[in-house]
Amino acid sequence: MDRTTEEKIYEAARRIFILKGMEGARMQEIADEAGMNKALLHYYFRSKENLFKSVFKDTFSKFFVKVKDTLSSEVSAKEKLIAFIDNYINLIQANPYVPQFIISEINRDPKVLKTLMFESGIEPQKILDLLLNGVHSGNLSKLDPRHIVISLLGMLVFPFVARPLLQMVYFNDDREAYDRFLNERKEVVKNMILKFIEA
Amino acid sequence: MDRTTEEKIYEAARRIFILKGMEGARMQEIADEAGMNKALLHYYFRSKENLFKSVFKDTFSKFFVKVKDTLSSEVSAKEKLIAFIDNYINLIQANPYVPQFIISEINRDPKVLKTLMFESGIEPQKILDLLLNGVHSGNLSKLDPRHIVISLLGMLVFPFVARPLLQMVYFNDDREAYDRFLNERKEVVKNMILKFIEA
DNA sequence: GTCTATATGGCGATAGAC
DNA sequence: GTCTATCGCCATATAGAC
Repeated sequence: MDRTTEEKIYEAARRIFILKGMEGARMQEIADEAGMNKALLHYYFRSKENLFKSVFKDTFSKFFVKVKDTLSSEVSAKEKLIAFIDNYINLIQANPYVPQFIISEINRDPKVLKTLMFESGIEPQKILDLLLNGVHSGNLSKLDPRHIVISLLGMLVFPFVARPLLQMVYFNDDREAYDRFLNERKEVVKNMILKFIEA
Repeated sequence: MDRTTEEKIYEAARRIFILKGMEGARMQEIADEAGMNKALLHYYFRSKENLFKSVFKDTFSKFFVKVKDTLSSEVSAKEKLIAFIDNYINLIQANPYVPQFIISEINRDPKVLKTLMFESGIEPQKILDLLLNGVHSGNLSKLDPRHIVISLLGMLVFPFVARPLLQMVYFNDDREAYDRFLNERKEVVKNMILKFIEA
């Protein structure tokens, strides 16, 4: 609890921005969440835009770095794929609003994304390589590997970003039932992807 | 070109809201787009909230109705599935910002979604039934059909909502290359789903 | 019905005391 | 560094002339 004021502001801002986005968040709301006065946010971060970019940059980078970390171990391609799916769903479950946050903001202001890609050392091509190198099957050799990765990401991310709709429509708005469904998904997605790759 | 003033406002609002969302859109911007004065928007729709709900309701309903229409023909389950994938991608390509619009708004204000589901005659359970009835394979009989449908939707929707990121990262920000990729996806997704269902 | 002008409120940002 | 008070702007909304 001996966090500095700046850290308290940052963490409060992170929570609010991730929930409501740049346009939906209010500086007053962030100040309340941080338990202090609005003026202090400007003292430490000068502007809302600044504070937001700081949060977005970090959130975006950490999310990708964690994804990459799940891939660096020296195991077979198939094991890597299985580990990736488990870890990715776990990561989203621990940060369920982050995917929607990222997707909203890259659509709202793609420029931020462009500067961010050059500044940070993220190499998404590496993720694709790490994930699929060594997975040589009849299907894969014919197919653009980007289709596999994007299908996989879609299957994993969509149930989280469309949750309010899907939970209401297919689960009678039962939160717990939907949580169970999300846990089942690890095995289901593994099955689908492996079945396709090994066929 | 003999549309009424109300129609002009509605169509302008639709374009702006779908691009920028409820919070990002400005009444002045909508008035400019409609080629008239800001006060008229309030004369016809009373408030921004009202105008937005009108647009969202329609957009949401029409999107679902069109999806359902692709399923009503009397063909085999497998053909239905294939037709669904083709038509769904075509529908999104013709309305590329609609999925992100819907996803953003259901996360911003899930209440609107709830009232909407009761008012409109949308029966999403029917979509699931229509889509998968008659598809009985070893896999499917064991598996919650919701996993299939949500995987399918994720594979189809994700490339559109995450486009700015994916296009930059995997396609050197080449618009045309990404468009070609989206067209290829019809066959790829068909393959993946059928392979899984028939296995 | 359509416009100009204006009211009203909220939000980001700053000034200045302590 | 932290607070209170306030500025200035911009967005929604309304009043009122035509």
